[in-house]
Amino acid sequence: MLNKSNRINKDKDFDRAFKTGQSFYTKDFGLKAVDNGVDKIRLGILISTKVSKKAVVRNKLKRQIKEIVQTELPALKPGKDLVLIIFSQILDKNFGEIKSLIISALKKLKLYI
RNA sequence: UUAGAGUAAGCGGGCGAUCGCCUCGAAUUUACUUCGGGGAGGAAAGUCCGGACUUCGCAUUUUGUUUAUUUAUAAACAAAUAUGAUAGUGGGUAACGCCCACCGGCCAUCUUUUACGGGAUGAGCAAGGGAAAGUGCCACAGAGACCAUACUAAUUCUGGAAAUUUAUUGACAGAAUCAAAAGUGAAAAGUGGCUGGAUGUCCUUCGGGGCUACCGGCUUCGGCCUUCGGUGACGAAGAUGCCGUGGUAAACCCUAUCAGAAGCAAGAGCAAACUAACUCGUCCGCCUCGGCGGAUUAGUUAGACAAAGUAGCUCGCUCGAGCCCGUUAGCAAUGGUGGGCCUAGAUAAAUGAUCGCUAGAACAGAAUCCGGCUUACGGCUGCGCUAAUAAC
RNA sequence: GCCGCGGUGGCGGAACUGGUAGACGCGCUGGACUUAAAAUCCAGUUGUAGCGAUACAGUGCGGGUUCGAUUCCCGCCCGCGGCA
Repeated sequence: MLNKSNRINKDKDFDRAFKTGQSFYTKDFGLKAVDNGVDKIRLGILISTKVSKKAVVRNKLKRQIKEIVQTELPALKPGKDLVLIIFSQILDKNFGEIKSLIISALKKLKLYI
């Protein structure tokens, strides 16, 4: 899991990522990336109740995605805020499929060193 | 032994490998290093009730009492009023619409009676105050849905205006007949049953028997009454003197009891505190008496500033109507008492991710904290019940 | 965390104080007009079974009150919206 300093926890940071960030969308999720002025990668995840009404399902998805980013963290460029927006299509995918999709999205935005 | 329905007393995966998160404590080289402890539920859910806690208010008008003084205001208390909720009785509780026990009702089984009915059992059901305070509603059908037998016609009788031929016609009014209360309807005005006389009618083996207008007698049920038992709901017995009142209050309503409002984004503290606009309060001045101008406090919105202008940081925040074991009062819910224990505290929100073995593993994720209710739930255990089979 | 509103044929939307559920519009089906179509007009249309008469089910779901429930009461499910 991610350390506290690797999370986005301010409404303003989310707004900035939405307004000025680079985008990459698939039918499973969307990814926003923006410079944050800090020497860290920070992650925020959005899952609405429209994805699933069960809190258990939403929490599990968040934990799995955090785990994926955690393992990729040493290979990424520091100083970026990442925001992931999850859509309901992702419920059909297993852990391995989600992992490869997110890694390819990170490569598209050229976030690797 | 197997299966089933039920109840809810207990449980709600385990082991291993790799990589991580939150929090508390200790150590050091003060590094987001190392070591050690702890880390979701029986429903954490729905938000349907009830409390604790916090802030605001003492709300509305009227009445009464007390206190204070500036003698018409302020404060406190009580009653009435409005709105909402609850509804057999007693108990439990911080409180409840919850829980326990009991009472009455319904249902099932057994039993008893000529019959209505009575008695027993149930780990069966159940929102169960008042319909002889009042109002409303009861479709269709029906005379009538609560002033019971309407309205119209016909016939008869009685009274009788008026007309004339003075004993006839009879407007009009009243009563009866028609008219059986069958039938209609969810419901029909006297509550169910037994029985005597009597009328009519049918059957008859001529002994009698069936049905029945009407007039009684006894009894059941319910109400008024008396006595006894029970804290009480109520029960039992007596007295036969009087009475028989449709349903619906999950229609208005009446009666009794209870309730101030908002919610941890409650609320408290800390740092910073510049400008503009608006709103409310207070003070000063002017006056056309209602506004204008100025100052100040609080709040809201927008902008500026390394950051924040607020969902910032700290507290509230987890020791509590707490859990476990024993003992004691009580039918029980539950209470008293002795000993032991400390058992999540996050905040874009930790309590895990991936893989392997096991057995295929449900419903589901704390957010101030508790007590209930309701709903979801694969499997295992406990308990009594029902059915089948086997043995004795 | 707190608080409202709604759910009726294929679709929108009625049904007033409980009394024959589905008015009205759109759509759909069949027919007329046309060489053919559109437009227009006529008829039908909740579902299932049936040639039909008719029967059964039916207002999100499950109970209850009542002679009788779309309507009243209780508990759930789903959808939409608001406040801090």
